[in-house]
Amino acid sequence: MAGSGRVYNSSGGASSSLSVLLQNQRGSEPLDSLFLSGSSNASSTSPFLGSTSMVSFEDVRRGNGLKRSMFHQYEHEENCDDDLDDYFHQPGKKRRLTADQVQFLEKSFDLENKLEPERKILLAKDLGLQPRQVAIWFQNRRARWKTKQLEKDYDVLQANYTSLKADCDSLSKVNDKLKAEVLELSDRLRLRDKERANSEQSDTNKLSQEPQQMPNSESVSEGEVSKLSVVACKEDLGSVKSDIFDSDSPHYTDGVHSSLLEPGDSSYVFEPDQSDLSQDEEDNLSKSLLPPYIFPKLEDVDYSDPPANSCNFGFPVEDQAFWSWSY
DNA sequence: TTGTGTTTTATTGCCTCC
DNA sequence: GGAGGCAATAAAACACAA
Repeated sequence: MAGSGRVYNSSGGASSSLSVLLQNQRGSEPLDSLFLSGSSNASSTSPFLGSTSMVSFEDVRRGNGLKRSMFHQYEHEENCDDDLDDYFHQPGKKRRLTADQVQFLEKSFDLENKLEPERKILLAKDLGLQPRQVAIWFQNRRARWKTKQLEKDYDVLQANYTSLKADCDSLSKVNDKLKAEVLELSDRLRLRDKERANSEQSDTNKLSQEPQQMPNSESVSEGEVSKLSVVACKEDLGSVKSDIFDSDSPHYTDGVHSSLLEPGDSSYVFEPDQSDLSQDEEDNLSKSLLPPYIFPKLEDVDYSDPPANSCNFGFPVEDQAFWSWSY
């Protein structure tokens, strides 16, 4: 029986014979008989020669009087490649590998997709192929593997992109909603500014017209005015503090921050009518709570010159010490 | 049967490594 | 400089619908 040489086993070594392996797979059928079965179309039934091999194994045997299998032929001489070249190298013709050959090559490829020279020779001998054919098969197989790998990577990337895009769209909607809210609040602030300015103007006019009616008005120092303003301001801020700025208050998280985080919530929108914030407090609230990227138009509002009775008393609006007051 | 698209085998040219 | 790998490509083999 031919094919008594070494062969790769499943662990990649050269410890078992491919012919023995195939005999086991085919019920101990001798390989020679497989090559010879069907004399009219021997090549089509050969386990290791393609159905359209340019030279059938029977042709090989008839032409050279060989009584040995391809494996045996390989075992006998080192320069057998030259003879095989004579048989197989016919320009313009290609032979397809048999299913068995491909299966064996696939298994070998699964073990190691690179082909070291020794393994190439052994595989070539065991499969009855030229070493170059084995090398070419591995090369093409690596190319196919790479293509598939790229397709897999592409699928993964596309899935990630789809997921990220959904997140982005969702965040974009939230952002748009917040922007609209900021614009609305800005408009309200502007309106309140005007109303207060008008009110102050009328108060000033009243005072200038009836100075004698103010009891002890001359004795009120600037400091006392400031104190009065602070009291008024504290009263103004009282509700604001408890509703918004007291971080211990549940309203802080439930009413403001959580609403920013949960735009779908019914409490999401600010209630402008219940706001008792003074101008500066609202300014600072706007500037400190709202990130710049959703508050692009604040520069359009003139906050640099707050009303005289505002509670910052000349402190810069940005002065965070303003918020450190104890109420 | 034939035209056409796909798969497989093989070649070529370039590049890298030893 | 030779060997081997890879990308691009050619071409044979194959599958399949019309």
